[in-house]
Amino acid sequence: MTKRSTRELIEENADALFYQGGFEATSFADIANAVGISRGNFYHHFKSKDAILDAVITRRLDATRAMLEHWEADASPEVRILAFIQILITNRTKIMAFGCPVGTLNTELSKLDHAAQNRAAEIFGLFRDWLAKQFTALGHNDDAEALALHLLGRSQGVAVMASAFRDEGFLRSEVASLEDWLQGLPQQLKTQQLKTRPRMTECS
Amino acid sequence: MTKRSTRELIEENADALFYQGGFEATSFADIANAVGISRGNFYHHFKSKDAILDAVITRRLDATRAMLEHWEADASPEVRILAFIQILITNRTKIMAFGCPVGTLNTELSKLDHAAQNRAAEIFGLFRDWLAKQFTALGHNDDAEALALHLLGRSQGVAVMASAFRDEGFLRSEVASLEDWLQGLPQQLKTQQLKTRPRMTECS
DNA sequence: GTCTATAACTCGATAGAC
DNA sequence: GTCTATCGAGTTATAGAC
Repeated sequence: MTKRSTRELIEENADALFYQGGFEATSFADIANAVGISRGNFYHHFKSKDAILDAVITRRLDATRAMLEHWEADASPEVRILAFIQILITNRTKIMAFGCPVGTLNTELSKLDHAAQNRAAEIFGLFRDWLAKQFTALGHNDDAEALALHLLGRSQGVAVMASAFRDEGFLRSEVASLEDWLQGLPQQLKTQQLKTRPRMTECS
Repeated sequence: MTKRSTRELIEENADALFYQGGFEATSFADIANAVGISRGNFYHHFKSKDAILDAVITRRLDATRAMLEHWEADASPEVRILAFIQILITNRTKIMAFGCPVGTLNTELSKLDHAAQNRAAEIFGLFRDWLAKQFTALGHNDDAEALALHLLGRSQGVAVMASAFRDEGFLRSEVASLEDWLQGLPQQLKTQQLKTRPRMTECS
């Protein structure tokens, strides 16, 4: 295992703590304690708390880009969109405890009227654009972005309600509902697409 | 207009400030300043910040009960459910700025691991039970609660995304989508002979 | 020179005594 | 209703360790 730098350790722990406890409620002492360094030390790495937030958002943007790029290897747009929906299942335990990391950070920064809220919304923007690309590939030329935003909103609603009620049954039934919705969408260019784009084999 | 007591003024202002700025980020000084009283005077009415939170949640529970009871005067279950959906439009400005007051409070209290989170979730519970009652009146005997939770989740998702992107167009199109969804539901009350299992359909 | 630890400062918060 | 205590937050300064 490669040895992580102190800066990386700070970013990792701050990322997790901001998610689990919120940005405002997480103190320097909390992060320092989690990393195992002294409080004064990380002013050598970050000049302010906002600088740490900025690094955490950058980190999440990068992680999101990497995940979306990884999903591009999936065979069809449907499978790629299903991969997105499935993260609700994969992360269900954390979602029921802390909500969605993207949605809850945006919500908190909105209330704080924080300048970084626009950058945090850009994480949503990555998902929106990527999903819109998939819906376009399914032939939804006119409403690809609307469908992307709709799906994003649906998943956000699932996260909020599942964490409020700690209800895994609701989460799973809503995921099933989303999968039905995707299957029921008119897929206008599917035949044409099968001609022009040969189906790829599954890759690991 | 009746003269409000100091306690009522504190509750009103705390309610608004908790919504706009969040519970954690709102200080006693903020509330005292908004009410126009001294900080020390607080302890005559509320012995701790948690006590104010408790009073605010009680206040919101009462306000929600009153609103739901008021909607009961509407002619049909469909109209009542539409009244619920319409609050997204009515409160759109505040929702785009601060999100949904119920959802954001639950989200924050979840992260803080606050004891009052269960009481806050009870506000959702009021909406869930009331909506389920309306869906039952529409003949959805088996899945009334599932439909209620689905609608609650949809509206929460709208609030999160609309506040993240400050996008009123998205909010309005999702409201239209919700209204279409409601109209497209099998409404067995009008026939009332058959007891087929209704399906959760989705259109956008 | 880079990294880290100790300590002190400032400010605003909750809390409570008078 | 004022006034003060106490605590913890973010931050800075400085000095030691690698």
